[in-house]
Amino acid sequence: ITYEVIGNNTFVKIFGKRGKERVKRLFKYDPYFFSEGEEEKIREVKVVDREEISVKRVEKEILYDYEKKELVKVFVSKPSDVPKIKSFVKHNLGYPCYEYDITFRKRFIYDYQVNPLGAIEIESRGEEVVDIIQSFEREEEFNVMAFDIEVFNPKGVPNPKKDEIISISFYTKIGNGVITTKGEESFVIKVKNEKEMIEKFIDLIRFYDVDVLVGFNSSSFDIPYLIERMKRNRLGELSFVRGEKPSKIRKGLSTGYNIPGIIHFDLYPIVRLFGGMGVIGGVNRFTLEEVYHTITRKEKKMVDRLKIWDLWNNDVEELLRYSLEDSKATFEIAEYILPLAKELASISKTPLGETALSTSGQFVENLLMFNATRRKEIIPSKPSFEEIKRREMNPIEGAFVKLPSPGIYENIAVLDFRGLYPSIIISYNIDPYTIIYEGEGYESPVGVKFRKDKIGLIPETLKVLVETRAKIKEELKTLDKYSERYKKLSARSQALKILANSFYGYLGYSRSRWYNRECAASVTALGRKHIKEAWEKSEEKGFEVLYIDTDSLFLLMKDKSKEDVLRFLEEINSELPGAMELELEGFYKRGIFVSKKSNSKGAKKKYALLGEDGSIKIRGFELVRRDWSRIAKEVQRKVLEIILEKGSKEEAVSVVKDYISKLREGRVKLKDLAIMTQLNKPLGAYEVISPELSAALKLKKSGKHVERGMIIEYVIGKKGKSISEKAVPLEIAEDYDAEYYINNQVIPAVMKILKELGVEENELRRGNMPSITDYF
DNA sequence: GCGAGCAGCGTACCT
DNA sequence: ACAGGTACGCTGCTCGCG
Repeated sequence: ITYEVIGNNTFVKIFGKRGKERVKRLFKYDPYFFSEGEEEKIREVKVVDREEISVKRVEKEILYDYEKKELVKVFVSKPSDVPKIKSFVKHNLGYPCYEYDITFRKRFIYDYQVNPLGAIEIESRGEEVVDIIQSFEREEEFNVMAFDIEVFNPKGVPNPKKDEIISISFYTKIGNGVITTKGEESFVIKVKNEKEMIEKFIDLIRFYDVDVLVGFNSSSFDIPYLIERMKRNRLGELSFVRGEKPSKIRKGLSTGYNIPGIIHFDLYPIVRLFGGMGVIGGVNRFTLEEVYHTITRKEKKMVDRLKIWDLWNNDVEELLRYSLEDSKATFEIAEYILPLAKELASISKTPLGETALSTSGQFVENLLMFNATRRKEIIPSKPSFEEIKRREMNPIEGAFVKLPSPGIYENIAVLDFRGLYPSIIISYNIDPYTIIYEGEGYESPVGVKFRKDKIGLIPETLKVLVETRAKIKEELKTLDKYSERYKKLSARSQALKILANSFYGYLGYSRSRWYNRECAASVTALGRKHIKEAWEKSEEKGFEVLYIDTDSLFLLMKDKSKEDVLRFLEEINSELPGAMELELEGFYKRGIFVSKKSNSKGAKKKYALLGEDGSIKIRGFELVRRDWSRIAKEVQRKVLEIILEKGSKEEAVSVVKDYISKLREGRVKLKDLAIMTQLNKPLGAYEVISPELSAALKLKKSGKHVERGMIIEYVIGKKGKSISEKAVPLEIAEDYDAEYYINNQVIPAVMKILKELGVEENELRRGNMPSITDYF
């Protein structure tokens, strides 16, 4: 969906498919915003801005926020007139204005309640739409093509104005290949030159009837490169609808591309988003190879980008094979990501191509705008820069965390509130427009009251998400795990969970339209109240509460049975408000809490539990952090396992000594010593030279491209005084400083645990005498 | 000139 | 570019000591 201005009218342009044919339809639709004030005065507004802009027409409309409002709906000729007319009405007439900052395409989606991923039925005459009849779920599968281009870059960083594309690989369910000018392999589609290559690629997109074209980092590289090369080759526009051009879409920091007729979907940004949310388990770096391995558990070799031109000249077969593998890997990642992305798009009413570039806040916002429109509720405006800063300066008190006592414990029951914040928002009807100052209402500990007589937009939206998910979970239990329906529904369930869990954050998010300090503070205050009450009740029942974080309680069972725990749960649940529920997370045989490094008090957010099935759940320890070396993490894991499973202090000490010896003897691979750290700022913006920054600067000096957001892998080497001086990027590291790894990595990581068993540091440091078997 | 102690920066984790 | 709560390594400063 996009739009076009023709003369004095704006048309929504809908791109779609009829059979295999890509079609477009135009639908005349006037942009508008709302204002309070006198209709007559608003109707006459004119603004001179190069040309004269005037109000097209006005209508009366009733909308609601915390009260009923009679508003003037102000129509204009084109979307860009909205801010200009609004500015005049607001500043010169002094009337409050609403909904002037909603992009035109979204305006259309909300007004017609269109699911942008669905199918719509329209009535049309030729290309012109007369009426939008209805929107419904689209059943057919998308045809997906993954692609990857290789470019000639003897100078390192390729320049799209000069350096030609040397191959384009593609991969679909039913066919794949590499379009290029040399090479004899069976998968090679040979062409004469770059121009033919691109033409062939575009033909193949048509041939395979591609709906979704996926790439990895294609918004930043492949697509703009392709567009520039098409220009150089005088190949016209990258488009699958006659007369249409590709367009840039700006979303926050990233730029994407709309290609008319097909959906361009860049996997890279959404992989980063999902990676951050833990949807893609334990991904450390967001390279194609790493993501592919995390998702499929399959290995994929990486081509050094600097060697592409060398391979092109000397081993073209190898290069083309890699290129095809890149497309195949991209395709497989898409098979994993797209089902979830489609559900997120569909539920939140976000166009799929945009979904790739969206953040969780935008999904929530889109869904709320969609539902607000249906409820005839005024959509709040985006906050000004000053307002954002004010909000950021004034953070909201968050969750409660109980200080644990360090030690090893037996028989632990873990309880948690299912969806704590969503259930609080629903149960207490928390919404900016349900706040009341008198009368009966739900009260929060921060003295805010919410009405009981009418459900708010946010609680209503959330309730639908939560209830739909509950139903889906019921159906999932009855389905075959390998069926298509199961896969679809489990993706939907995951999307519903992601969305529901983002609502509280959105209420307290400084750039949110629905930001409300009272609401956000009420949610966390109620969370603290309920968890503390559960704590008190646990103690009244005779449980010792070891630890609490936000919504979970760790109970020491002592002489109590599992039945006692379950009975206690039933009792506590009978007293909780409707949507809230305390659940059993699990029983654990043994658990360990450690002390902080700085003092002997317990460390929060750091523990390990041994499950009844022998599985170990580890939180917060160095071994779950990417900024610790693999060697330190490996020893820590082994020590934890030995302590939890066997309780053998001697064995643990011996394992540590083995590792220390290995380190001293220089027998550890550099890869196992690498520390990964992300650089979140541009290199020049740092105040102090940290090891990762120092390593990044060395990497840059060696000719590699370094930019913000990159995850740097470095090793502490022998040369230099400070740690920063010693830090060398893994790519060019040659040696390592064994004493650093012993004293700053391995020993601190294991002492954390061994201290609880009374082990002294000196017991470890000597290392084991090398045994005779180590020499063979 | 040196080391100890500490604040602040920065990252990555937990819920 | 959803929130706040938390641990902790490293840098680079101050300060006391001789």
